[in-house]
Order: sequence, then C-alpha cells, then structure tokens
Amino acid sequence: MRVTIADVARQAGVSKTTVSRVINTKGEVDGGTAARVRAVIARLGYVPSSGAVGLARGSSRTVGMLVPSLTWPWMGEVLQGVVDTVEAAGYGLLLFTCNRGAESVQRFTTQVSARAFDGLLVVEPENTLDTIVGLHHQGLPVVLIDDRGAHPEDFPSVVTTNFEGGASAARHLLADGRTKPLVITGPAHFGCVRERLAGFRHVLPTDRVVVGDFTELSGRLAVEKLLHARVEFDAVFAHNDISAAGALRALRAAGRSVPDDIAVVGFDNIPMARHTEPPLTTVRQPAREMGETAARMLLEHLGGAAAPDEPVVLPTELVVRQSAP
Amino acid sequence: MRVTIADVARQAGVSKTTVSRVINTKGEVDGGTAARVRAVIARLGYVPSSGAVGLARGSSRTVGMLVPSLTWPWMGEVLQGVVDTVEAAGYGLLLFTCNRGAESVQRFTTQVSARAFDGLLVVEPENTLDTIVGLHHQGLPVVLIDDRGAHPEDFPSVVTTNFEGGASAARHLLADGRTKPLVITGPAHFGCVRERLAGFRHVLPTDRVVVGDFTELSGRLAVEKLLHARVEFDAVFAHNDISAAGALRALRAAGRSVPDDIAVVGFDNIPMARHTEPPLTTVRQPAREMGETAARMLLEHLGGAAAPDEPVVLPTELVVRQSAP
DNA sequence: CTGAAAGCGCTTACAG
DNA sequence: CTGAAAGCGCTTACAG
Repeated sequence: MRVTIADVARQAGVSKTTVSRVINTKGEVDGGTAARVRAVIARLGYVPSSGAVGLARGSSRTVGMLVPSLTWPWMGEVLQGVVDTVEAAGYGLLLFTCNRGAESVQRFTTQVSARAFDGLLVVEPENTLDTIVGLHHQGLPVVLIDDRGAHPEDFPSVVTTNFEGGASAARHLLADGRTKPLVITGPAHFGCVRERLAGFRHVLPTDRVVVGDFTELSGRLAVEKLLHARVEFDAVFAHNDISAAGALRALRAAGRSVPDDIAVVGFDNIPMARHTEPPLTTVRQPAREMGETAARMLLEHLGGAAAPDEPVVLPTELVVRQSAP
Repeated sequence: MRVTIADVARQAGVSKTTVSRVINTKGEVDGGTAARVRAVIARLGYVPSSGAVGLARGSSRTVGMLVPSLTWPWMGEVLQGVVDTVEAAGYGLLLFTCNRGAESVQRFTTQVSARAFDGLLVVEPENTLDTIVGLHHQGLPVVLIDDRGAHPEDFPSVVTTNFEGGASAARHLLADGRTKPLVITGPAHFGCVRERLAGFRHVLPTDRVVVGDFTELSGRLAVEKLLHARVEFDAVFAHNDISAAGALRALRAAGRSVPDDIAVVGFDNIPMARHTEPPLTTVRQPAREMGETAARMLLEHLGGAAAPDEPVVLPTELVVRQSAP
C-alpha cells in the first residue's frame, strides 16, 4: 500500500542503505546513483515514515509544549512564537494542557516517558512544577517560559523584566507630573507581581497598594474602594490589562476623567488594550519573543549546546496610548 | 538505559508477547501472571515507546491540526475545545500553522505523508483548501472547522448558523424599535458574510450596507462615511466584534450616544466584547464547541464510524449587553 | 493460557 | 562508493 524505502531501493536497483544515505546526504554516494535514487523517490512520492525514523534514530524530531490554558489573551502570541521557530527547524509540536489537574499531569507524564517528544517547553506550571523539575533531572531537556516569576534557580527559563517594567510605568507617570499613584497588583505570591511592585515603588514610592487577582472585577473594586474611602490619587498602575480595564470602568462610572483626572497604565499589552476607552497605555510583555527564544534555546540544547543555567531575560516596552499620554 | 518490554518480560519471567497482552488487556492471560507482570511494570516504571507502538500498529494515536494563525481572538477557544477532546481520548495533538505560504504547506504535506498523525483537523484553509481536499481523497481522515463559510460540498465539516445569527441580530434590533440599520460586513467573498447579511435582511431589509474587512479601521470608516453623507441610521450590525469596536469609537467621536441614538451589535463574542464602551451586544459564535465537535467527529471516524457527509451545524447565540439592550 | 518468530520501516556500524 | 545484517521496541498471526 504505502511506499517504503524498500520499494525505492528495488526500483532504483540499489540497497536500502544507499537510499537512506541519499535521503540523509550522509556518507559518499556516486553522483549518478544518487540522481537515480532521487528520481525514483520523486516518481513514487516516497516520504520516510516519521515513526520508523524516530524508532531507528531514537529521537522523534518533535518537541512537546505544556500550557495551563489556551484561552488566555497572550497565550496565542507565545504559541505562535514557538510554532514558528519549531517548524522552521523541521520539528513538530505536540501540544498538551493540564487543566484537568492530576489526571492531565498523569497522562502527560506518560507521554513524556513514552518518548513522544525529545524536549519540552512549559508555560506556568503552578502545581506541575515539581513534576517538571523531576523530568528535567531525569534528563529531559526542558525550557520554562516563566511569565509569573516562579522558576527554580539554575533552571533553563525565559523571563521578562518585571522590575524594569514596573519602573518604566512609574517613570512615565512621574514625567507627566503624577505623584499619588494607586497600584493594583496581581496575586501577592507571584514573583512577577512582587517585582513589578518593587520596580514601580523604586521610582515612585507609594502606600496606595491594593492586592488584586488579575480579574476585571478586582480592578474595579480596587478603584471603588479608594474612591469610597476618599483617598486621593492621580494615577493607577494595574499589574495586568484586564484589571486596568476594570479600573477604567470604575473611574468612568464615578465620573472621573481619564487621563485628565487620573492616568491609567496596565501591563501585558493584550489585543484588548487598544480598544478600551480611552485606549490603554501599558507595559508590553514580549510574549511572542519569549516563545521564540524558549523554542530556540530548546532546539539548540537538543542540538548539543549546553543549557543556559540562568534565565534569559527579554525586555518589556512601554506602549503609550491615551489613558496615560 | 531505558526500560523496554524485554526488560519487563525478563524480570517477570514471561515472554514479550505476554507482557504486550497484559498491557493491552488483549487475549486471555492467567490472573496470577498478569498480576506479576503488572508488578514488574510498576516497579520498573515501564512505559511503552509511543514510536515503536505506532510503527508496529501502523497508527500513531495522534491527530494533526492545521491553523492559519494562533493569535486570532477566538482561535484559543477552538484550540482549547480540540485539545480537551483529543486528550480525553488519549490522543496527542500535533500543531501546524501555514503562515509562511507555500513553504509551510509543503512542509506540512510532508508531515502528513510521513504518517506523523492519523487524522487532521483544519481551520480556515484559504489557499490550502485544494491540498486538504487532495489529502482527504487520498484517504486521510479530515474534518474542517469552517468559520468563514468556505467548505466544499460533501466534506466533513463543522459550521455555525450564520444566517440565523444575522437574523437574531435583526430581530433583537427590531424588537427595540430600530428600523434603519447599517450593516458593516466582512469581505464579500466569504460565505459566512453573505449568510449573515442575508439572515439580517430577511428580518430587517436595508440598503445601508458597507463592505468592510473585519478590521477596526473598516468599522470606523464605515460609520464616518455614513455620518458624513448624512445618512440616517439608528443601529449598526457589524459582522465581527473588532469592526463593531471601530463603529463604537467613531460614533463616540461624533458625539452619538450608544445605545440611545444608535444601537450596536457585533458578531463572535470575543473576550474584548465585554470591555468595550459600552459593552457590546453580539452574536456568539460557538468556537469552543466547534473545536470539540470537530475533534469528536474525527476521533469517531478514526474509530471506524462513517464520516458525516454534510456539515454539522452548531447554533449561534445572542449575547445582550449595553450597546443594544 | 503462553511463546517463538516475523514484521512494522527505518538507520547504522561493519565489511568490502 | 556500496550492501548485508543487526537493531530500534513494539504487535500479531501462528502454533502449541
């Protein structure tokens, strides 16, 4: 039924070994022989079975990627960066999620052991981190795309400049004459949250800090709370764009003008940021570049390069729109 | 190094055949023997090599998915639906994009022929449709997730009720007393665009139609154009949420109140829709369900079921928010 | 209930 | 420059 290397060998009048050499341009092959083999390959439309090649070579030319969710706004960017890089290198990408908790992790671990892929890219492990570290110690090449500041030490990972991102937001607000900012954070146990806050305060010290949870509601409630308590503030720095959108809504509902009365800066630069009212100034997180870089690191490692033992850091970038000109 | 079926067989004092039977619960095996084998498997942490199993069985228990882009707002939902379904069935998902044109398609086709996966899920082929149809004729199980109304006849596909979606938008506006609607369409050659327009006009005939291209800019320009021409209208139906957001912006810039002066309805229900000002009433496209359904159809087909030769239709749903109460 | 052997489709020393 | 043979780690008739 399907065309195999044996068919090609027979029709070209050579051995399977020679066909294999032609395909992989490995070892010396007579020019004429090679041409004849290539002609047969073309005529038969022969394509090597990836499964058989993988079995014989002991590697699958596939990398795995584990993500917590596919519906988060910046996940598409990360994924696109990974897929582009991986495909360009001729590798396949096997995608896994772990949204069913223990069961998913179990199934996933099985796939790993089954050698379905040669290396692994991971975003946001949360409860999976121990498993991942374990796999890494067992010899599986792993690179972590860490957007929440939770990577273990000495672990290959890609991060962004959360401290500097927070600082850049503060500098921008300060340059506009804002001196009484409110910070709406994400969950306090996230490393990225602590860093963004520290960076911001380093430039613009403030005690007006409300701990949020990255939801729109938390952004809205934080603003309402301060308004109700009659705390004065002339700017808001929210730790992600979603909660910044909530803050915008609460300010509008309260009749405060943005940016005239209060300037607002978010974090992430998700697609929505340009469609809020007014469009949101925000600290861009380089999601796509993080995906690309992590994939490149993993591929280089598979190619034999040493894994970097300290995180690769990609810069944030302030995107200025009307909410904080 | 790695634990193989031979190791298990040796330590359990049985043949590889028996180990295989225990693993696959296939054929009769003595209870005691089975227990002994299972104990060894557990002790050694043995996991079958997916590559070898695939080679021996002639199938990879993996499905491929081809998408044009991973950064579109509703793609995450589709993907999540697919991944959940595929993982639950114990299959892996191999992800491909075709954003580098011919080169990508070529590489992708090679993967197909390499039997890296057993079946294929496709979103929005555009220039790839011929290739896909060809692969399907060659015997590759394929299911198309068609969000733009472009599936060939007699092709397994999942679509949504574009006509009814347009009609439901019209009924909602009509019930609110709107009688002079503007329709901002997507590209005119899309089947879904024609259907949404036909459905809308079936309920609420109108000649105020501006052809857009699904971008925010096109939504903004359409409104500005009508405003400038002093055409009267009391509602806008945009064929996607992005261009609806553009319409909202243009209306606000012109000092028109939404929904008092003009009601606005979008299409898709992307995450952004709840964050526009005012939040957007829209026709929800069941992206996740489309992904789930397509994956289920493909898996059933791989399991031996006949492929449905006419499209499976999933209903849209009107989501009412403030822009058109 | 169990096992020896062939086969899945490749790659890779080894020998010439 | 080329090929015969072993091997990758499984499954599956076939025979008992």
